Amino acid sequence: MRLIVARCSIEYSGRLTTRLPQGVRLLMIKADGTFMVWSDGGGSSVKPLNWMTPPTVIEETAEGIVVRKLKGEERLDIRIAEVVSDSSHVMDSDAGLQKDGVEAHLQELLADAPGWCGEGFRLVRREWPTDIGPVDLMCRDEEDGWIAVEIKRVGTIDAVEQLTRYLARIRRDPAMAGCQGVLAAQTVKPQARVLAESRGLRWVEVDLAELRGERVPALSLFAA
Amino acid sequence: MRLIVARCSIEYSGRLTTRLPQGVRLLMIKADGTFMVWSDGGGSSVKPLNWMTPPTVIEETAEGIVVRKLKGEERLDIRIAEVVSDSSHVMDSDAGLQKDGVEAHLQELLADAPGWCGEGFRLVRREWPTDIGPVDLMCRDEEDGWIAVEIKRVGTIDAVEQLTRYLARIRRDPAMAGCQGVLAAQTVKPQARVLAESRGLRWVEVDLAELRGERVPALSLFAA
DNA sequence: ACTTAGATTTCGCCG
DNA sequence: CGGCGAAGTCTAAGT
Repeated sequence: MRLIVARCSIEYSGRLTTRLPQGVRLLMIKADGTFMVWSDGGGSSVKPLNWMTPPTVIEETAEGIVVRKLKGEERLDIRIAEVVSDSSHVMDSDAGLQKDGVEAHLQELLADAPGWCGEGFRLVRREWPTDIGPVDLMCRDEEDGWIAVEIKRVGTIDAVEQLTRYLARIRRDPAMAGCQGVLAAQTVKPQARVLAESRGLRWVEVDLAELRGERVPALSLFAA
Repeated sequence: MRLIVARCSIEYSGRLTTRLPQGVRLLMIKADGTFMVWSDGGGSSVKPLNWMTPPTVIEETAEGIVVRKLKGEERLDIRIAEVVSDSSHVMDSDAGLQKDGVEAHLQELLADAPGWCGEGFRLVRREWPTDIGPVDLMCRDEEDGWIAVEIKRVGTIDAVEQLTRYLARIRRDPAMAGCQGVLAAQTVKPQARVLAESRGLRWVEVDLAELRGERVPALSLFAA
């Protein structure tokens, strides 16, 4: 990885156009061809001011650096007035970062304790297939009614749309014409609540800490 | 901005948990308290392996660095085995990057010249409120009929869905039961065209250069 | 190759 | 401060 600190002005043209007046900034060039421009603060804290993703063609001239997309019109022009620092380092490439706690994990936990999605729910199967994709959980309630559960970390309008599409498919089967829908998420946005309710869908907010640390109240109740 | 190249292992716990084995990586600390961890390639090219956004508390110990969120549980633990490089640079903070060509501009231009959305359209207001969010433009046509306009840079199926939802809400008002819908975008995807037409919605492609008056108008409006 | 959906999405606007 | 939608979203997975 190469790190250049330089006083420079920058122009980008491609999907849109941007312009930065002269100033001291960090130019970061990764071994894979990723190019990024950073400043020390401002609005966007974790996003580069400018960037280009591989595959790139990086040309260095006397005036500065030109970064181009291998195929396409995109172009990043860095005009360098003064180089403050320029260094390269060999470092590891870290193919995959191990993550734990994303939506898949939420699905696992709810599959183990479907009671959080609704009183007395029992799991029939995870990833219940439909012809437009799998529903996260298929359950049955206390009266043996079918319940399709869509799981999200954040429940938005899109999630309601998705659940609606699944239900329309599932209900084509006469045996499941009465299938109900539940949106389960760590947080359900107000507009998603309104839309879900207007479509006769239920929604429930589930707490990850409770799911991990505690027993399902309904189960504990019956066990006691 | 401080740049540290070091052999280190990293653990993050907060919204999820991640773990990185020992390896040489770049630690980037911005003046505003943003902390980022970078490696030299791999999957995510323009996103850090780990990061924490301000406000942060950064502690340096003999073993490494601990970054904590000022308020909350999040924690980033960097255990440093060897420091390869450690430097600081003063650079500009670049409050706001000037951008040109995003959706907001398209909306401004169409608000000033709603005729691009349909023959004889007059603007009633921008950001017309509904209980599931605001419609970009509300217009009236030559016969005083209501027209809801959804503006996108790229018109996709989702945009048609969005417009459909808005219309359903708007039409609940008897006075606006006849409200029509138009999707206006720089490009409208083929599938979005089909879906829009099947729902009795109109769509129109608008050219940014033409809107700015840099080109001769060549209006093409399609009805379902 | 193309489409779909997740993301510690991030970021900006507006209430 | 929270809700909401755009983003040069990016990225990974499935078809």
